[in-house]
Amino acid sequence: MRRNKPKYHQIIDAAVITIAENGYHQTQVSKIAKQAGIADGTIYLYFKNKEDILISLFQEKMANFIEKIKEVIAGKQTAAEKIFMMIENHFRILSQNPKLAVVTQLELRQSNQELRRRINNVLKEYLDFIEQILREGVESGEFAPDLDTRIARQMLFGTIDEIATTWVMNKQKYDLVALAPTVAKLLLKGFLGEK
Amino acid sequence: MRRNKPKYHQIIDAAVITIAENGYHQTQVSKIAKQAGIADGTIYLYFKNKEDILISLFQEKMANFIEKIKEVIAGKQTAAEKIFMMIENHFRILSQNPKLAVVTQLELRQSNQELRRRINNVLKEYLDFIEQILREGVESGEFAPDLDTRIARQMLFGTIDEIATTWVMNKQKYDLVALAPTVAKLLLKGFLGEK
Amino acid sequence: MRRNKPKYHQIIDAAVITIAENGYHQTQVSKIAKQAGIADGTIYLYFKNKEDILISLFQEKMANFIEKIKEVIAGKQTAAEKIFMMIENHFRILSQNPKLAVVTQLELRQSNQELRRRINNVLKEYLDFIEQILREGVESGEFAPDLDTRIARQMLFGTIDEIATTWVMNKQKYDLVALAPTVAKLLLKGFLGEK
Amino acid sequence: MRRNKPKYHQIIDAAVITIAENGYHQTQVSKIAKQAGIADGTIYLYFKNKEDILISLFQEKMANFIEKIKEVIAGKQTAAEKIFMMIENHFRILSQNPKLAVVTQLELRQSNQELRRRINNVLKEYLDFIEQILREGVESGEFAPDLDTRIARQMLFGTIDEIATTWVMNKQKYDLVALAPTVAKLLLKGFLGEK
DNA sequence: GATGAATGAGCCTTCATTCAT
DNA sequence: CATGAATGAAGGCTCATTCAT
Repeated sequence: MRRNKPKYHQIIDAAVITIAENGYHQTQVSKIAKQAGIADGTIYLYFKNKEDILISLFQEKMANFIEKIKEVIAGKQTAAEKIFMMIENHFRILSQNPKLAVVTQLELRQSNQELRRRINNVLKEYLDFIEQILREGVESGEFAPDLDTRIARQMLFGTIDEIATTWVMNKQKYDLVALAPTVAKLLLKGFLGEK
Repeated sequence: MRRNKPKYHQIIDAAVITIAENGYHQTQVSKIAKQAGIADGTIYLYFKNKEDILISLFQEKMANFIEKIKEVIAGKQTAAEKIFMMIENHFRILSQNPKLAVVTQLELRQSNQELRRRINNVLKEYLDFIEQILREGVESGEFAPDLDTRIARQMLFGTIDEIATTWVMNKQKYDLVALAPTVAKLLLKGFLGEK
Repeated sequence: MRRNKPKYHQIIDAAVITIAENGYHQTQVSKIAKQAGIADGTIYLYFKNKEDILISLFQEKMANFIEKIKEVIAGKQTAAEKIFMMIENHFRILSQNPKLAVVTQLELRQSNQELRRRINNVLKEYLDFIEQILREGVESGEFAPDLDTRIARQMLFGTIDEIATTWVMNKQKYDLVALAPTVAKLLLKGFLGEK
Repeated sequence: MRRNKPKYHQIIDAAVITIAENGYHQTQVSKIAKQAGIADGTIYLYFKNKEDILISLFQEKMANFIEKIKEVIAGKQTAAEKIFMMIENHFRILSQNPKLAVVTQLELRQSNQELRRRINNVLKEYLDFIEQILREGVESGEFAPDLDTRIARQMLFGTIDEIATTWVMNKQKYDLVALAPTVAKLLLKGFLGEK
């Protein structure tokens, strides 16, 4: 498996840097190769084509993303706690990887529909995981018994995605992680607030 | 101003149809011209360049969007009512313009960062309008006094945008407008539900 | 029809010159365009792709070839006369178009199998025409009654093609047309000669 | 000399198979290596470059070709018999090596002009041998005293080459060897036939 | 105002060959 | 002897924009 070779990750990391610095449409394969310190042709020993680099990039990073989130959530009891930890760590990972944040929140979305559809497949695991937490919250009686978990999941993901994107578009000037408690509270209690 | 000429809108409508049917990256200027029944060069009598068509498209449609939303909200008293009407009509307008929905929710997002930044400027008026309603809700005591209206606005827009995008990606198979009450309730009361 | 435009033939003629001077594999589309005095992209207004230029080249020239041969043969009575005129004019046309001769006898044969198969389709009309003359010769009693016209046609074409190719490979140093009587006599009477 | 090593012939035979099965332009050095069961780099221990493989292939097979033809001709007395045996065995060897036939009649001709020129040098020995037989036929009084042996040789080779190529292009569907008597008779007596 | 033929810059991918192991 | 990972040059084609008519 080529994925075990160090050059595989070397190329993906070079792609993240190159896309973050130059933008999606200004990222030629030759630029990625240069950033990785290898020849253009070497890319094709590890990836089928340019699109394959981008999908692999997303898969690798998202797998890592989900793994980390699952880790921190593992010890938590309540659904509310899990949701808070998920949001905070979602924001934290993006904050700790500013270039990756630019790539996933802005640049990769400019890809063509086929690539985006494949990216969405990768994303699906994360969305399913979110919905799973919501369902557990309903079952435990912690959340409203009539909660539409599908819509709630779209609200949750739409919210953190929008907030993360706004943060990236504002040059990551403020502390994203610090917003987590506010966001979590809003999602749980709504605009109306405390009972 | 060229905007008064009939061909101006003829080109914009042709762009919506062409982009919806072919996708953003498969939409060449020549295809728009053909759809509009004019020569390629004629496009440049009404628009500075290709990007100008897309921005104008978004501006025209978004202006119309906001105007309609404001109309239906005009008579409403409470912020909760206004928010519900906003969501419902946001969904309704997209439902009534399936091709425009495809263009704004999917295709236009593939544009380059510069174009998206300019689209966001157009969107800003809508976002400001949303935040205005939220602030009124706080001031009237209807919403939580400590509501962070900026974050709440991002939550609201992120939610309806995510739900609309999911609907489009699912080929608009189900009734989007019917989701409005559920969405509004979720935003107001959160996952926890009734007090 | 684009074929009526002067630029269509301008490009084909530029292709003949470029291929003859540089060889098949050293002929880039940009070189043809330069030779034709037009922009690279203009080529694609008249031809689907590079292969299309080469097939069209062959079709145009071969149609012209067959037409000329048929003209000079029209007035001839005996099959022997027709065959002699065919050979002589085949050689004459090649002699009068030295660059075209290089292209058809040497360069175009380096093309890939698909292109060569399509070239053979064009050639088929010429081969059928040859066989037709042979059949007439048999029917009129001029040729041996048991003549296998299919094999005889392959002998005739194989012979003139080999002689023409040898002439081109020898830099067209000698008079090809002058060989026609010898070749015709050989084909009619064989190695054994006069009866 | 590397030619004595078993791997030398192993590579040549792998080249014949690979080219016959994939076509000239689809035959990469790596494919030949794979077919031979060795590493890419090993090829270069036995051959200077890719072209060298193809020329060596042709040389080896052609030497074998000529040797076999000479053997069967050795015992024949008349030039006519020799020519018949040559044609029949030329066809027989091709029939017995269908893949080699594809390679020599079709694929190798797609090579560039330089390679084809070097292949022609190898072919020259065969052509000289043919012309030698023709000269002997003239000297013995068997053939016409004024026979132009150079042209006659081009006729002979052009004919059998065209017939062999047509047979390969028709997927070797019919019996090539069975055509030998007809071809020989045609070459000796021409279209006019019996005296 | 309207046309549409012409322009030409820009990039992903292949594959023969090398060379460190 | 043998390996196979790495190299890097090279080109067909698209399409936004112009401008002579």
